[in-house]
Amino acid sequence: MVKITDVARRAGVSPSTVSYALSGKRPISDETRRRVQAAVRELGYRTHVRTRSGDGAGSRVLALAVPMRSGVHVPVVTQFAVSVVTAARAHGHDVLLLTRGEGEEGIGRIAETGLADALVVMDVQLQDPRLALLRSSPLPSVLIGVPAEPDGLTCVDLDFGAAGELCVEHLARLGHRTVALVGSPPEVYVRRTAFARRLVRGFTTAADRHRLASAVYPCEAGRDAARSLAERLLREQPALTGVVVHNEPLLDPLIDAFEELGLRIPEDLSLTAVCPAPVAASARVPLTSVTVPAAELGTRAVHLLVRKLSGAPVPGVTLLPPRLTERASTGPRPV
Amino acid sequence: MVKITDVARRAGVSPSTVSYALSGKRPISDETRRRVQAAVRELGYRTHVRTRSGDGAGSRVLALAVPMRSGVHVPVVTQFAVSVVTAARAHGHDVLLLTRGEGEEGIGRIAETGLADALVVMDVQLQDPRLALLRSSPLPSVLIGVPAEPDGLTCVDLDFGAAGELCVEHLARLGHRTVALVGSPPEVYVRRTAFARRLVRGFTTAADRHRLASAVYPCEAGRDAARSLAERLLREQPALTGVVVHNEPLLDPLIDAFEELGLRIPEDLSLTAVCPAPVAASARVPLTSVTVPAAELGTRAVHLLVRKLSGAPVPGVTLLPPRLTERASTGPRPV
DNA sequence: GAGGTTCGTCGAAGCGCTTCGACGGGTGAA
DNA sequence: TTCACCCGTCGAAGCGCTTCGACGAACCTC
Repeated sequence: MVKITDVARRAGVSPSTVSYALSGKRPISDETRRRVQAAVRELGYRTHVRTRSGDGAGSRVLALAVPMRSGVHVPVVTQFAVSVVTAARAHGHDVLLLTRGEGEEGIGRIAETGLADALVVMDVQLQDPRLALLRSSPLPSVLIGVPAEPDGLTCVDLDFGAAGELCVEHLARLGHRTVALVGSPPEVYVRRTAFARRLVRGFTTAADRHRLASAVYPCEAGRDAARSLAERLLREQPALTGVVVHNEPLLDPLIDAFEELGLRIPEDLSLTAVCPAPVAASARVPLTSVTVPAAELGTRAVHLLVRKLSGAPVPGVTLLPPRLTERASTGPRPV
Repeated sequence: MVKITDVARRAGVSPSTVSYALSGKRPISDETRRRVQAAVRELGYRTHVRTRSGDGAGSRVLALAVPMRSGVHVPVVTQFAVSVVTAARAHGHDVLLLTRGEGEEGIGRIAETGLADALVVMDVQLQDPRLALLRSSPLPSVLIGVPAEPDGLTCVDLDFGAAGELCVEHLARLGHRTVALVGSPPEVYVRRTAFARRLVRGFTTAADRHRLASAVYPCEAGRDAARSLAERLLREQPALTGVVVHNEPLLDPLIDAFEELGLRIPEDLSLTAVCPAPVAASARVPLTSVTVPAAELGTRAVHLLVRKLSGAPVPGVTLLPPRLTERASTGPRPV
């Protein structure tokens, strides 16, 4: 291991000078700085973790808490994770992965152990048991998702309420009078997952405002679930012509199920999804959708965290406005 | 932060005694040890990273290198990652995520920086540029995947060669005479990804041994690719009745494509997949498959790494024997 | 019961780095 | 020309922990 004293010797200065030359915390002459940098390069010097979490710099590690609960769609979560890692690397940070069970224990461990110097929290619930810990901990954190009481926290998310409304408005504009929301699996709502709940609220609000008949159907993923849900929808909502789906793995199976039941999309039934753009674009029928900007959310979370680390003020809640992209799955209400 | 001196004061001993009581590196009287442990518990003491990577213990962090290249199937990779994290936690380790681009740079950084004290490497290519680094680095590592020259490395993987053979043998036993392998996207082979290449070799070897007509078709994921591949197969291999698919995201689209072209599965065409069990079981038609035991591989990799860290000898290459599970997608050759 | 072992504990040094306080030598002002 | 000041550098202390060497107190053995 090459240490700071090696660099110092090579550059012909003292270790402290090397430290200052590298951190810029005190003025160093150009000449000296150049020599130090050269020595660093030649020796391949890197500051060792054990010391860099000393007093000044942090450990340059972000922790990412991804609960991986049942009912979360893995590819979407992974997109978030990858974008967080990429953004973190761009800021010179590594990413420590915290998964299931670690919700609370893990956060405590990270905080006290100094392993990471900041935290990104995903899959936030409206009343999240982790919040108390986050509020009281000195560890800066950013949530992807907005809990019921976000005071004192920093959160980023798509404005899922507005997203729900946007879907309904799109359908209303096309003349649909009866709409349904096909949601995430029931356990997601039972856990009071923030974004899922907000979407439902937005959907219902907009439907009421436009005086549409509406209903909400949580649903498991999978072909069988899709088939029986489709049948149930037709039975319980005979006038149904517009459906909003907020359940990525269910999209294709549901399309299949509707078509097997003799409904053409969009001639007989309009479908709007809330999901990442690639998912919508590559579905069996390209889906009109409100994009969940997973990559952008991950990146933003990291940016906010880096700003927090540098002591800059950050907004409490950042909600990205939803954007609806029309594709082939929606059309006017059949006559 | 509660430090060792706090514990020492509380327990009425010196810091060094606390250290020894905790590490067991010197005999400590039961009485003293008990007092120390009580103090630790009451104060919630945890040894700080900055120091625990000192000389004795490692940093208790494993790095996981997941390249996330194009053509890798995200859910499968994620399954590996999650199982690695879970297993690592069970051994008291955290997991640092290294993704794209970091192949080499990242490994170097980890090694020199002391951030992690061991490394799990995924998506191994036959001639992997990272291997030199791994061989020369003092950082213990385990590869998930087996390169062309595994000497001096520790590797775990499914025996993909045997898996390819097993699929062919199953089809041969059912009487099929012409078989095709639908593989991963072309770039995966161009990169000389180890498992993909091995599967092809096993497939071809077994087909030759059984005197079956055989062909290999790399294929992109997606509906359009599936459709045109299906058409091309029927055109180029009119006698085709058995297909092995090694491309998770292509499974459902390919089933659809075949059926749209009027082929029933398994009456007209038998399909065998090589993929994780849940993927095979939840496909549109439950697929006869050789299971890729993602979770087990992740767990094994961590076990091996932990043993390496403790200085125990470990086997060089561990290949798990493939197991074929029959489901609804294979049947006797149509007459 | 004197000399030799353990055993259990402590103090101090050291890990690689940052940072505080100090100091020497220019430079500018008077 | 002198004094003040600031710039650039250095030495030393300190971070929280581990570990080496030492030391007193029991405990044996002949």
